[in-house]
Amino acid sequence: MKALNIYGRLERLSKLLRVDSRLAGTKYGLQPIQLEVLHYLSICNRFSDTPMAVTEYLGQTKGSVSQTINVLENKGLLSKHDDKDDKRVTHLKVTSKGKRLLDNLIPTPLFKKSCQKLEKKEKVIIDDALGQLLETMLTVNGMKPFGVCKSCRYNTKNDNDGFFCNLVEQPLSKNEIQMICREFEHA
Amino acid sequence: MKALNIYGRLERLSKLLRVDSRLAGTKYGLQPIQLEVLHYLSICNRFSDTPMAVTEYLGQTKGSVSQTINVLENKGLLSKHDDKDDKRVTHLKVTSKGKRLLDNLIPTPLFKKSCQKLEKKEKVIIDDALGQLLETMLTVNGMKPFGVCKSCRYNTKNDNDGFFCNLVEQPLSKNEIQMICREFEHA
DNA sequence: AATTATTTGTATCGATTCGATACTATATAA
DNA sequence: TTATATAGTATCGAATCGATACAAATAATT
Repeated sequence: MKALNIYGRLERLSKLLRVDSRLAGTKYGLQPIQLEVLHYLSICNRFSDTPMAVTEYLGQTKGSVSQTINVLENKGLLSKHDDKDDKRVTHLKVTSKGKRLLDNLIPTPLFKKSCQKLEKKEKVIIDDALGQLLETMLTVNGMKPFGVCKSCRYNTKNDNDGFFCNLVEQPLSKNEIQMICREFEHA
Repeated sequence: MKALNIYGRLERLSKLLRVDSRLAGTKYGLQPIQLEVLHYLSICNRFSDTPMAVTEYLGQTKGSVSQTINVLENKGLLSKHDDKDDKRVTHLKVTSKGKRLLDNLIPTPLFKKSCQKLEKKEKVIIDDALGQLLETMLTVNGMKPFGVCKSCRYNTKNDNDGFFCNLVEQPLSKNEIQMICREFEHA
């Protein structure tokens, strides 16, 4: 019986978030999915900023994502950059205009206001609960977790102040290990 | 900082739910929004089963809802019934075919499987956390909470085994006080 | 080295979503 | 009676999203 309860609440929260996101985006001529893609690109690392990674993260088809990315590029919110080694892949960087927009819209206004009403303790509990549910759902579904490098098993500390990813075999900065990665695996 | 964390998790959970819902519905030729409407109609009381109530619950426009309802009616998943007193309003009842469909699809397969992996204790914590977040967001947004009659301030216990709603001034059965209502107000 | 298979990304189509607007019919207030 | 509000429908256009087909580059196989 509990499953149906949780499902109902999650369904309702989803709806609220989407309605809020739509409203927030409208002022800037942005659709919810476009906001989500832009948001993802602002929190992923440089190995995960490709159309394919977006596809994996959002669970949509390549075609849809390609379309969305073109819109965002035309609006000047992101820029495309060819990969140096692999000529098939394109990297997507959020422009400063895109970053400013995200600062205003993410989290969405309603959500921001709601979080201010919650106490710090409550927020920690909610965050943990959501984290556990999310991880379970991702695991069951066999989906990639997209965690931050900081807690990834491929990440090791360097001699100096830096870090190193043993998968892509490249050094990572202190900032970079806070970003999410499509290759993330639990430690 | 915590707000952005929670937002990110919720955003991702929403996406998972939607993808799962789309996949589940596809087998029966149903879209996510159609499933949501049908689900709502299966858990609301007889004062809240109108197109307008659906509109309020899902935060969409009347036009969209009207369209969705027509599709569900054509598929034989719900039936329309004129109100006795007010000739403007229509009541929407889920048919037995619709109920069978919901039993199979709600909660969605992925979600059902995930909940089985969680312990009972964990589920209670998650449910509470979601409940608190949801209530906060609804309050801040000035939206109707759509709670169950059981915990509504208009509900009083009868002399016999029944209950009574002091707003619509009608008796309620033991089953009915478990349904959600658009007029719900906290006790 | 040549061939085949896989991967990345784009382009296009059709069914559907969803806000906006205009409209009808009924009910309520002044 | 007249004005106003409410419930619901109909229709339009921009956007979503899965599906399919396609081109180009890379990887794997022979």
